[in-house]
Amino acid sequence: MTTSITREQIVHAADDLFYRRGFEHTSFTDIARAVEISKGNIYYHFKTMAEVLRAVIEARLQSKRDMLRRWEAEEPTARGRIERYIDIVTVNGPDIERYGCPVGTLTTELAKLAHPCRDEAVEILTLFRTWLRDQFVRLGQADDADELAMRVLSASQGIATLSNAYQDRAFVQREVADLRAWLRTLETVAHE
Amino acid sequence: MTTSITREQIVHAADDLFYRRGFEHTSFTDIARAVEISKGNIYYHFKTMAEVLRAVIEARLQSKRDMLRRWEAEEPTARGRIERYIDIVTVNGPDIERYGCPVGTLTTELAKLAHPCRDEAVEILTLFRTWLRDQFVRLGQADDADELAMRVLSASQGIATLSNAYQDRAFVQREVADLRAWLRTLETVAHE
DNA sequence: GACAGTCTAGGACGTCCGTCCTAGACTTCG
DNA sequence: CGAAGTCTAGGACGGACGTCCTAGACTGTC
Repeated sequence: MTTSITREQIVHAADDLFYRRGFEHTSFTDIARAVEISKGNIYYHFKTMAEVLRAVIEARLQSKRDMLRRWEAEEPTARGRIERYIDIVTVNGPDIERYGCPVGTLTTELAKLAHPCRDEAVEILTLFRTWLRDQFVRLGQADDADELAMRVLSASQGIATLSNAYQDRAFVQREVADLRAWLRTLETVAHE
Repeated sequence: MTTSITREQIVHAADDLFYRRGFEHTSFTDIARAVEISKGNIYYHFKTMAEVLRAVIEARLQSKRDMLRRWEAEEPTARGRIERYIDIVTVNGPDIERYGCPVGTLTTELAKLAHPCRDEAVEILTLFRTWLRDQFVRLGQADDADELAMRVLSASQGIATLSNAYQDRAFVQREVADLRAWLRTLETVAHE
């Protein structure tokens, strides 16, 4: 794996533009301008736009894996870790209000385009899904772990979509609080 | 308001294409081919692509208003009406699996594009929001009506997003059942 | 200093886009 | 019949796109 600085800058700029403006609305020229290099330079590192996208997805996967590992180091309890995930919508609130969830919006866009990289984009969602599932197992919910993980994913996606539509912080706060309360309810039941 | 047949066909085809392929991925040529007319013909009815989009949003608003009115005629109870909304994700299951929620995906896409019509697209969501709010008021939940409406909207958007990502019918069924159960809980509380 | 390998700039290419123009066909009605 | 208004086809236009090519600058090694 090459670790050219230019290559990394391209991926970083593309990542940002795909998120803020959407994959389809981002051109080679846009990326070149963001990195302040020539279009031909990008072509040296990536033969096609799909290759750039693949590299961006790979980078996102890696960054999310690192984040989850960090959370596991910082949060001793499974509940604390799940709460970390739930809190994303408030921690990244301003970005989500403007551009939506980076994971959800990309997979939705690629689905409509029937893009070859669609499944790779879904992998990012699956990364969170399996991680959340593990946490629920540790919470003593082995039987329903995947169902509960999907519930959390689903709730987050819904909150992100409406946050993006209405920019209503009170709504996000309320939903996050309710999700946390629901999580505590689960734990109580498990201890019985 | 003109009611030209050609105009209506253009709006209908554009509506379909915007949903299935996305607004940005749909060109004048695509629409012309779908209706089997010339590109210049479209221009006679709509001066710009934004005008087509505006007409599509207007048509969707009208069609949703009609749908809600139909529901009110068919369902005598507020709970039945809300359940009708919740059931959308199963009734339109196949489409949502492939293309996502028509309302959510459009508003998200227009938000990224910072498109002038973004607010008009959000209006469709608001139509459901206020309608749901009214139903919750009738359910005896006047104090929390808007919060509950947002909860239902949020849940639906989340389910639609994950249904689109994983094409998992069992997940959708389960979430719908849980939402219905939650709704009954609300009613019981209200009657106490 | 010569050379090979790596990286970069700049622009050519064919294609498709949104928009706009023009010429003509069709309808309506005096 | 003929004139006015409505609708349609087809293509011109300037620009932006993804892709690709070429020439040269840079770096390290002998």
